[in-house]
Amino acid sequence: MVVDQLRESELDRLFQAFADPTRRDIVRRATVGEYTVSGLAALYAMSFAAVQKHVAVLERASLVTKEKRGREQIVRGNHEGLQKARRLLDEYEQIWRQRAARMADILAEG
Amino acid sequence: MVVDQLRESELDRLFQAFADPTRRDIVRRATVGEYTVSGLAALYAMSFAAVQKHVAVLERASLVTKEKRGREQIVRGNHEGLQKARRLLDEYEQIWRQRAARMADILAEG
DNA sequence: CTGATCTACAACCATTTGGTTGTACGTTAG
DNA sequence: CTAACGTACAACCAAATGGTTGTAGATCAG
Repeated sequence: MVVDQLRESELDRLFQAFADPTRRDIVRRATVGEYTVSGLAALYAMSFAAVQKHVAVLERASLVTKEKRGREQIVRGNHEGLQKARRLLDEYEQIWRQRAARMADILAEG
Repeated sequence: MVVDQLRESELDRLFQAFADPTRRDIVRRATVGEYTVSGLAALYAMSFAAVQKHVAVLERASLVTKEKRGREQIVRGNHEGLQKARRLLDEYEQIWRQRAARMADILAEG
């Protein structure tokens, strides 16, 4: 069927990005405020490079953006990725509602 | 901090489960109708065992349920997992709205 | 009863993931 | 200018992931 190959891998990256507690925390924080990469790194019990990788994963998933400011890199939440993830889950919710509606129909005519 | 360790790994499993196109497709189909494991397996260009594993991942994430019927196993969509995933993304959306509200406040008093 | 079917699960393999350390390079502070 | 800082990236490693084949136990059909 090959249903929208591009969107599929985009969704893979999105949900993969959400599937890690450190990354979810980074998204939260970077949405509330502004953080440098090392500012974020200071928050977790892992190396700077590990956090840097997490940020890179989030950036590829459009869940954060990075903006260079002098020698620092400012990390901010990016609404775009979140919206896309929510849109998919909304589709699934819609499928559930249609299913419920069909059940109701069957009961009504039965 | 150890914020709700249980829920965290539950969310890991949930989003990890969504991070694969075959699994997303299985959830869709199993929500619309009923499928046996081999009925699902027939739909994809991979082995029965591979599909079986995907179903197991979805089951652990509460995105589908399995019910034994004779020698068959009926796979159905499970609303529970979807709801939990949606609830998390709604939290994140809420954070965005709060952020937007704060921005508006700053502009208003400025 | 016997053979085909459906499922489960183990063992294996290649690739990806999530972490590490080390090196290099631009930028800022003193 | 020089030292410290912030970042990027490569190389490496262990564990997890996504796939395979093969074996075995239930259950159903003829």
